[in-house]
Amino acid sequence: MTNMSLTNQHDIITSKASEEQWSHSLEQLLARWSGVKKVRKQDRSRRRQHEILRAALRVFARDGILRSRIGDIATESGMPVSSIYEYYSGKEELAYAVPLERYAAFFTEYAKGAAELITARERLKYYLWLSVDFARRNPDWARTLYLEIWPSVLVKDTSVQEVIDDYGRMVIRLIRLGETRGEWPAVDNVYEIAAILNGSISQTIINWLIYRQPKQLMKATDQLLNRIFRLLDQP
Amino acid sequence: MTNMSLTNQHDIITSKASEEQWSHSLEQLLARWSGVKKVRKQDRSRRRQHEILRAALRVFARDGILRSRIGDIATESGMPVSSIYEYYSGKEELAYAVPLERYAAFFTEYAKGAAELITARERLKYYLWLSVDFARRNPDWARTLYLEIWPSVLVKDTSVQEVIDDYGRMVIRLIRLGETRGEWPAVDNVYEIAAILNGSISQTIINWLIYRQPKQLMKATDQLLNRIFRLLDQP
Amino acid sequence: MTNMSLTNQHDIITSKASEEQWSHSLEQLLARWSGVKKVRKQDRSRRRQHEILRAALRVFARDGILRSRIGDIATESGMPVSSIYEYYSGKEELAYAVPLERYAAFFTEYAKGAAELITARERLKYYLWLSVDFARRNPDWARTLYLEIWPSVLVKDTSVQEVIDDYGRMVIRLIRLGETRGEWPAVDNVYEIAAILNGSISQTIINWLIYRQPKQLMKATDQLLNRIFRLLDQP
Amino acid sequence: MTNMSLTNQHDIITSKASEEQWSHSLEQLLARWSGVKKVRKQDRSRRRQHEILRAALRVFARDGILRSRIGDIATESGMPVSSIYEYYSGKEELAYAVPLERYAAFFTEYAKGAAELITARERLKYYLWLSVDFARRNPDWARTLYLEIWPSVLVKDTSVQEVIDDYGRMVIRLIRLGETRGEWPAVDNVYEIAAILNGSISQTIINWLIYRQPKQLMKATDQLLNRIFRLLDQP
DNA sequence: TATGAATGAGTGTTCATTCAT
DNA sequence: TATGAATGAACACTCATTCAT
Repeated sequence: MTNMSLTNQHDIITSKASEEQWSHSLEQLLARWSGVKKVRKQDRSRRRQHEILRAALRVFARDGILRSRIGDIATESGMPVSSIYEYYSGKEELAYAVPLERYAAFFTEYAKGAAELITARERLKYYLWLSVDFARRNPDWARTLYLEIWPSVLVKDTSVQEVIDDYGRMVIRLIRLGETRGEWPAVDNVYEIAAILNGSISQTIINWLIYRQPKQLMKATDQLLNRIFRLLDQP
Repeated sequence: MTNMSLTNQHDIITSKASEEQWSHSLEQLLARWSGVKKVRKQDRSRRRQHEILRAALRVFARDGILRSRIGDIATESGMPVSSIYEYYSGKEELAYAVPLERYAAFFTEYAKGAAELITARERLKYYLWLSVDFARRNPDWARTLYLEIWPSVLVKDTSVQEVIDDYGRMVIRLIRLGETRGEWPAVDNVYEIAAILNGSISQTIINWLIYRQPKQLMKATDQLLNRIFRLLDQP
Repeated sequence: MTNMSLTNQHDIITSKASEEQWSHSLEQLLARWSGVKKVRKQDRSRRRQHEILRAALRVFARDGILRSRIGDIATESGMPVSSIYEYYSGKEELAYAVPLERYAAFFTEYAKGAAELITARERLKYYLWLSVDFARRNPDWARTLYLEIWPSVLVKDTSVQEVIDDYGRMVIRLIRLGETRGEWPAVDNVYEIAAILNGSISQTIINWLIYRQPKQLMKATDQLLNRIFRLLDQP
Repeated sequence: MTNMSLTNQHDIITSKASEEQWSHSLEQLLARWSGVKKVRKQDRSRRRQHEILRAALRVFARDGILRSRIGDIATESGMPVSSIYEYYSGKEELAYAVPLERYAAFFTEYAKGAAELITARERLKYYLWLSVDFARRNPDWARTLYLEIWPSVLVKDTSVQEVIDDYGRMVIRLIRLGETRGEWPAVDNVYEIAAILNGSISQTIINWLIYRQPKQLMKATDQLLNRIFRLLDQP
């Protein structure tokens, strides 16, 4: 990165501090959202719980959360309705458990992939790129998240809202990190930039989910990221 | 517009042609979506129908479409449930009628405001700007549209999907118009640019709807538009 | 009729008496059921009323009386629902008016055709034969009558029940007339014979309505009548 | 049977064959219509299902199928409405289940009673006699069957239509059996005879259901059968 | 723990009939 | 008389959740 060379001593120290801050916040994220699943003692139980989650995801993606019936999830998971209640207190908890579990997986995957990345630019790019790639690899989850949960009033004041907010805050944090590290000039309105980044990425995912366009999703994502990152370099 | 001076004679002719094409497509849009309401003979009926739509919008925004009950819409509009069925064949038709009616209003307003605009840049900017402003002035409608209908699988293969597609196509058309008129360089991937424009605008609206941020929505919109329009000027 | 020659003077006198009695009862029948239609003053009104009846008959035959909606009858007759109520007080009256009107037509036709018949055998045969032929020529009415009204508990204690009873009594009366006139031996159980005659005829009509069998309905009816009339000649 | 003595060796062989054929078809009938009820695992469930059927039958007979409300059947059976839906998918299935169950009972009873009967005459007589006796002993069912279901267009293309057709075919088959066995002369038109037999029996049942005439139903039935069976002996 | 069965509360929709112009 | 519009009273059906074995 050319503008990296411009960072002075002070910046590097600051950078170290904010580097640690970032690592810390990522760890917090993982800690916070990994333990959401109640751990079942018996092995069979764990498998069944997982099966319910998978089934719920499929049904949610197909019918939408509100239209989905517990009965359908039961059928899909091949167990009786009342068994669902052994694991989840009701439809609502199930509706929350699904995105949380996947978000945890996303953060875990990101933490692993970002471990060897150094610059904020790389990390941010990877964050947004992984968002698309993760959606591509988990289309059921993406449908439910992007077309139902994420924009919905349904999740107001729930842990789902929190995890989504946490997701968003990471973008803000990475923009700030880049600023601090001098990777790009001071950003006058970080929320505006974040809106552009998130909005473009979401729009791309949604277009793909609805119209299966662009065909080469990840290639298009690379190009998109290149284009919108230019905005960061402009004052 | 300074770069207008660069257009040569040939471009002007082409421009005229595509200008007409654009006018034509806007008129088509209006024609298509203005007449969706069944025209009632009696005067009181028209008022009642309008009242139902207003009530439905309020209830949808408050509870979400699927949670909403016809009974609540009836109460909200101060008439018996069965009267709702006099005007709409059911909840589904009502759920479609609401966005269609507002979209028609949006297109009408845009046509009026865009009448005196000349450049594609102005027209496109105004289109996106009006999208935000319209959402701001019709927050109930915007809630329902942006947080429920627009991203939802629910409306697949309905006239609502069509009107949304029509809305999106206009952005594409205006980008192309600017190209033709030589207002900006050839765009290699018009869908990518459209995704950025639409995504940023949607994201801004959604943020405002959920968090009421930014406080100065329209001012922020101006800035946002300025920033993302830079992308058009870059090859 | 050969066995006519066996009738002695006394029988002839009796015969004359019962002949008159029969004529009288047929006239009564006509008088009773012809005037059921309220006579409308204006010409257009009469036409509309007739149109409603026709429409109702079609709809009843298609959907069954209970399933039929006033709205469908209105549509079928090409006039608004509320206009139906100008002529009939409701669905029930309409459901009664339809069979009554057609029964009146049946009796009128029978009276005309039976006028030149002399023997009870001929009259009875013609009565039953006309029942089938009338059903064949008015299949909508027959459907409604034989497959809905006639066997139904719906019409208990209504004028429809009365006209059906009147129809049945005529068979009894004609059997008795034949006895009195010495056309066949004394019938020990007239209701049993009536049940056989009516039952066979009804069954034939119902089979034809449901399965369109036999193809040559009236030819089969002639044969059927020949066969069951043999039972009358046996003591 | 005296005319049995007339049958020669060839006839006896044929007779044996058609005898077996008849037994076979009766068994098929039983097999086909006995297993229509879903078998419930728990014991209490079976009792409840039976209770629902009883209640439905009573309500149908009282109000007619279309007028009957699920709520009334629930009340009559002493359980909540939703429990009805545990056993039957809706009013329609219930309306079908009722006649099917009773028809199965009829066939079972007939098979038992006919086991020791040898001649076709006896078997046919018993078939028709049992039809009346069964109606007499199950008047609620008979009301629903003879006055609603049997003649109705409602059941077109359903399993109910099939069971009714099966019922009718047995009469045809027995007439043919008697022919084959030489118990009566060749019947030129078996459908005509069947129409007379079935029609007379139905008419008798209907008269009894509506007017409670004749008072001595089974005695009258014996006489009726004697009379109409004469027709079989005539060429 | 597992599950077949039970159920109450809810809700969309229909339709005959009446009303007002 | 004609009719567009209004409406109350039903009613079938659903489904999340609980219970009993």
